[in-house]
Amino acid sequence: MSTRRRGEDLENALYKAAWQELSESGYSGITFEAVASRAQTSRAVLYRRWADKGELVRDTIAHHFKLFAHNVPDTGSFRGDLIALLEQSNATREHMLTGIRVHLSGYYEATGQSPAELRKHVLGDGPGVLEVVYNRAIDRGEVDPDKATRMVRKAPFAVLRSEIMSTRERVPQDTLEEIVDTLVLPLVTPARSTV
Amino acid sequence: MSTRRRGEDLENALYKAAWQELSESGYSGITFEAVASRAQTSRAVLYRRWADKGELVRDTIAHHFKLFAHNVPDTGSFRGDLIALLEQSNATREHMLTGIRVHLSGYYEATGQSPAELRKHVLGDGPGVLEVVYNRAIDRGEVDPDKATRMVRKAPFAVLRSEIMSTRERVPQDTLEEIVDTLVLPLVTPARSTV
DNA sequence: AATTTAAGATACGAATCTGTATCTTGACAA
DNA sequence: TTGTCAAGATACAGATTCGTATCTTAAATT
Repeated sequence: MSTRRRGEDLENALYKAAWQELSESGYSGITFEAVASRAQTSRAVLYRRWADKGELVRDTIAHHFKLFAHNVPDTGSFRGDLIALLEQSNATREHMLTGIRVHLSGYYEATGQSPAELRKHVLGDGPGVLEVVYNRAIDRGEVDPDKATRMVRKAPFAVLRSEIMSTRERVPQDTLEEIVDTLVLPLVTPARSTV
Repeated sequence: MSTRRRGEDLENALYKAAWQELSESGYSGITFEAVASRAQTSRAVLYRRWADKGELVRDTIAHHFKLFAHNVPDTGSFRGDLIALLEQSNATREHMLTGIRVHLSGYYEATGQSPAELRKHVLGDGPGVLEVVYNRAIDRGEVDPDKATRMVRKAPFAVLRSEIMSTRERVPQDTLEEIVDTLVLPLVTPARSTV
């Protein structure tokens, strides 16, 4: 019947429980008690790994996003690549990092860490997946580099986040395509001309 | 020396304290204890007004946003109107309602209310300020109704929210104008033609 | 098979928050 | 000036969480 979990099995169960609690209650609301109970173990098991809430939360966030590292999509077209990126974001809910940032106000105060430090701890500071996609599209002539401003590049992700945060659900595929087709492509596509 | 606050003075102090606690700790983290302490009064004063956390939070949110009701701007141009709306949003931080929505996950569970119900309680369900602005712009011929889709209309506010949530600061005026000029206007302006 | 390790249960005092009740004393109105 | 009301202080028992310590027993290691 009830086996006794060890090693990675247990670890994953703890992180899963901690992430769920964190999502629901935020930094100020999460408790060792609740995490242990949700993971069907005792607080002692948690205290053997993390000295306090700060450590638990930091590692939980890092673990969660390590599971969902982003890949650079290569579908052959800018449209396809960007939709694929939005899909990844939609599926892995990386955007929730921003959402959860509000949740974490107490964390920064309690630990003295900055949002930038947490981000680095979680994501590293790689080359920027989005940048790769855009550069490739510019090389192919699909995107006008002058039109693809910082603001325009951010926009689809901002809209996706906004969509998710108001519905608290996964965004349907149509909507992702709508974002790309009606918001991004008309703005960045080069004027068809006469080189 | 220390006078004893009454009526509106007291009420405002309570709401201010409650709002600050809510912003920092979210629904799951806020306590009567902390609110009373921050407002330099005793819990009894709070319990005379609100039976539980749900009521306190609901009324606090409603009160906070009642202070910052949006006006329909009328600057003479669509560009001016939209920038003015973004300014209002930026200044009054109404967007934080969406931000705080994450904070409130526990609230919905605890009270059984839906986000829509809370929104109605807070904002009413008026005619939609944004709609008025767009309709006027369409009448003036500044906006192509077919291009101003739901998604396009939402986008600038999504971007503003995103900007605020990552910096946790007021967004500078230039950025608001950049949003309108590079993101919205190119998308909704009618093709200049030959009617 | 014997040994080591750590999971999981249980218990503890301390601290915090809850909801209520009681009391004194400012602030306001008649 | 007097009476009424509620602010604010204080106390209470009950619940929850904290951090730690102790004990057993399952699961790895040897």
